[in-house]
Amino acid sequence: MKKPYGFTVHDIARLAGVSAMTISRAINNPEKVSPDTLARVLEVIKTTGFVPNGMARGLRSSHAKLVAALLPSLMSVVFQETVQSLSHRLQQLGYQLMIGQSGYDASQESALLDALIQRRPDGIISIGRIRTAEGRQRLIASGIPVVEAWDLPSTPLDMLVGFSHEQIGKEVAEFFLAKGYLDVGVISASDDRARRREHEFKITMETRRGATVHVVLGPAPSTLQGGRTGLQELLKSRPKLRAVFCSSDSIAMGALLEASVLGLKVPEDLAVVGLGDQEFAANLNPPLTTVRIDGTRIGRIAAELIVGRTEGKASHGNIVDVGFALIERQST
Amino acid sequence: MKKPYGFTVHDIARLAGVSAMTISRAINNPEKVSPDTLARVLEVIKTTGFVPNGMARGLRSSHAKLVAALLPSLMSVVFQETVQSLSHRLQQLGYQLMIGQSGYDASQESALLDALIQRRPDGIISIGRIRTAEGRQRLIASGIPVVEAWDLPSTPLDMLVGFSHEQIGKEVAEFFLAKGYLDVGVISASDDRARRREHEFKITMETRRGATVHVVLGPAPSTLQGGRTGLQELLKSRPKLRAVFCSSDSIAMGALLEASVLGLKVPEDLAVVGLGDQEFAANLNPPLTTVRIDGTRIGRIAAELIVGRTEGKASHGNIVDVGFALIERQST
DNA sequence: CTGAAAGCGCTAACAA
DNA sequence: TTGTTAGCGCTTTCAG
Repeated sequence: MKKPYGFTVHDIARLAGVSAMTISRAINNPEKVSPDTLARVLEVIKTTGFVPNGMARGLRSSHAKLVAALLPSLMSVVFQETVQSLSHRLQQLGYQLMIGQSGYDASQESALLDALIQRRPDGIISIGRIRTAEGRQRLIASGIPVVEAWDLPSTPLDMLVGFSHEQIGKEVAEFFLAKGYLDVGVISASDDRARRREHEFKITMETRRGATVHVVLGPAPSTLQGGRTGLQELLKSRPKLRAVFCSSDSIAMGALLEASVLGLKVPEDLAVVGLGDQEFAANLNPPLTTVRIDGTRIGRIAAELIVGRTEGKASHGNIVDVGFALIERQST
Repeated sequence: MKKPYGFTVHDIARLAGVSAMTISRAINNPEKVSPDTLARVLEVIKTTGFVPNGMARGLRSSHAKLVAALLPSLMSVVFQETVQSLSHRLQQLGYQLMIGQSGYDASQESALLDALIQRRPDGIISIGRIRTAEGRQRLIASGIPVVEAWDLPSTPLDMLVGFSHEQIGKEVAEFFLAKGYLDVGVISASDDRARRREHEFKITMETRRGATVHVVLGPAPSTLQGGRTGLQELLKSRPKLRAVFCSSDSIAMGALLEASVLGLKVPEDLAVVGLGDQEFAANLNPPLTTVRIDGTRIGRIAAELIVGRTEGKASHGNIVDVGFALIERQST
């Protein structure tokens, strides 16, 4: 085929009796075209159904109007809100979102990064840190603006929107201590961020004499089933367990369910804390005490950071700590 | 800047002492390059960190290695598995996934479609039907291969991978009838596919004298909260309600929870059926009877249909009915 | 096996 | 306000 993609600006130009440049202007800077030429051009565009070729546009103008997101997996409910809001905000701003899932194979992280970089996106949003040094190196070398989201590393690659996992661990521990819960457990997915929350949680708990922390690890992404078996395991070694900090609301829901099956009263016999404040958290029985993360805000800000950088009108700083909030409900 | 994107094939060519064409060959057809030239070129590529420009490649070769997915929302757990598997399979095949969320505004569906078409993807996967006739028209006109997923319309645009929502409604109704449940309800999200299941369910139930079906609608995407309030409403008008068919597992979980709060025994007092067979369904208490949809398979096949079409080696037919399975557990 | 020329479709830069 | 020229970075095509 000569024209694999239907109409080009030249076809439209011919049909409208103007030059190709005028078509480009009519689309991108309509105010620079006289009203009647504009009307004529738009008419032709409409009748032909012409849609300009974004690859050619991107190639010429070094502006792909495309943003890439790199995330562990589309399966985790915790990131869902962030990705949805990211995609939504980008669409509003006239950008498209491209997805890369890194969860399967850390060794292929760098190949995945290359696949994304190849597209010359206007920005790359990494949910969670890039794990390999090689990958981080590659990202920096590409010169593409980067936003790291869902974390607050001390040496960011570039821009950042997240919160401190260590701080969460600390605050939940302090909350347990204030309640007088000393024999406590953690059911944690074995991902890096959950481990860091758990670590700080443990350290803080153990400042108090007599406090003991037992930890069980499940696979990521976390599941309801993980919460059920996690609680069983925990109770096996600590039958007097008084409270449990779960690394996600799904796990917490599983723990709640298992407690009910075992005849344990929540919070009288066992207190449960989740993480995420997903929709269902407030609607469980009892309503779940959890750490609220504003994923919607993270996604929105990540989008705005990238677009702000690309279009040269930055509105936020480069580092945004969105914080978190411990929401106390009836499960503690 | 003269070179907004770092190295080009020409830079690499100069450094390796060959022509640009040889760089292109080394990357895309390494077998057509002599072993030692290849080694030299790969060495230079490695030390420079060169990543070819995918926009230029796509422009020249009319082969973007990019697939677009159009879906109502990234928020619904029901599509999560499909999207994750779609993205995963595409990555394996060397393609990237681009996301478009249509859920917010049906009136902007056609603008969103244009944004996707602009990128000249190798295919567009629509989860759920394109709602507007204009949108459907635009898609066809673009000439881009289309896969409609999660449904089985009688007049597909092009390729198809899904299952019959009507058939599901029918089978669940027959299941209820066989169990002798006659006073039954439906808690349904108000999206088109759920409505069609509910419609067929109602028709089939009402072939039996004395069977009554009450329907309550909640917003999409469906939530646990929707299941709780849905069951409350249903019981208000039908206190003797014997069974309920929920349009998602999340809603079913809410119904289960509400039943437990109200002191209703499941399945003795009330039977509950969900849809989706999400991970948690089998782990609820009691384990949930539900309609299993193999989202992973749908995603994988959708990816393969598009890539097969683009690369000219079709492996499936154009229409794939993946079916569904009513999984009976202890909630009925 | 390797290279030179040409052009994919668009827009920046300049000119009229 | 509109048009002309050139070239973004790559790969197709044809020639060696």
